[in-house]
Amino acid sequence: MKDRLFRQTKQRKFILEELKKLKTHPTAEELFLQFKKKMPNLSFSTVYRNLNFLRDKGEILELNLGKYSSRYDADINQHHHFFCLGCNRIFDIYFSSNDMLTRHIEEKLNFKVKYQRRDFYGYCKDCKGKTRDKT
Amino acid sequence: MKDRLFRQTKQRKFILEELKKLKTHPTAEELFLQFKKKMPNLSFSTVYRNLNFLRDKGEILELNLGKYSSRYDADINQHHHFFCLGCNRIFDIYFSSNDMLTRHIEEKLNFKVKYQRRDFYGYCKDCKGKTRDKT
DNA sequence: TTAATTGCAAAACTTTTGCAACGCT
DNA sequence: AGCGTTGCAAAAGTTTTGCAATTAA
Repeated sequence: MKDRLFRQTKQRKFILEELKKLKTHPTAEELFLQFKKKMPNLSFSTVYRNLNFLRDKGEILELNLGKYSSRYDADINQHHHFFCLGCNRIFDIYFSSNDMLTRHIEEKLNFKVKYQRRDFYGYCKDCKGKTRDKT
Repeated sequence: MKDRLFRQTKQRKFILEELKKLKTHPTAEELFLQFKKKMPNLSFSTVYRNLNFLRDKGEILELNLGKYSSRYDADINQHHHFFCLGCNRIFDIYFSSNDMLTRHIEEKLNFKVKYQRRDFYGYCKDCKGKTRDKT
């Protein structure tokens, strides 16, 4: 297997820097539209290719929540997400992990857990009162 | 808001019954191909429409793991999933929930958790030895 | 009878890819 | 110079939709 050289292009650098500024977990399209303002001839495929590249290198996270567009997060500290069904915002959930279940999977089932995702869906503080959904 | 009548068609009944027999978390396409053997003029859109219908009614789960095809699960008992990065199989993980984190989100953040997903990715017992990935 | 549902085909939407030109190293 | 990367357009893959015909209630 041959060593591959990776180049630091201005597009790649720009994409990572801008994503790091955002706490909103944007889609590729949202990023593209926003980036285009500062870098007018940036193309959609370059955005996708770099998001995939950065995800593969572990520099960003790709969150595929729904069937449609993935969302991206440049915060790679271990954390979970809360999706508000009311306003569609995504909240970061930081946690201290004392994790029985992971231990169970590794020790009892003899699997190896490489990573995990835990997604919560519900109503945030702001939306809780506004919904008719009282279940 | 008007009451809507839902009909029990033979396609809908068939789709739910067949999915219940499967423990393999198939995609819509896999289901369609398999169903077509027993119901030759079933159409792809009927499969999709009924999977969406059953999901909205809470009778099945739609698991959207990757960017691509959703997978479906007729086991609606609360459980998690383990995705084997080696063989791509999906294992059901049943758990007893004594859940600090959910409680934290509901009590400290004052959010309402409606449902949650926890997905594990790693190597199952069979694949653990075969991979070069020793991290 | 009538409105929900089906089957078919086309459309919609997200993401990837082929290719020539460009630009890091 | 060499080859990774870009921009553009076209393609690929998944899911939804419009519509006339069918069928459950």
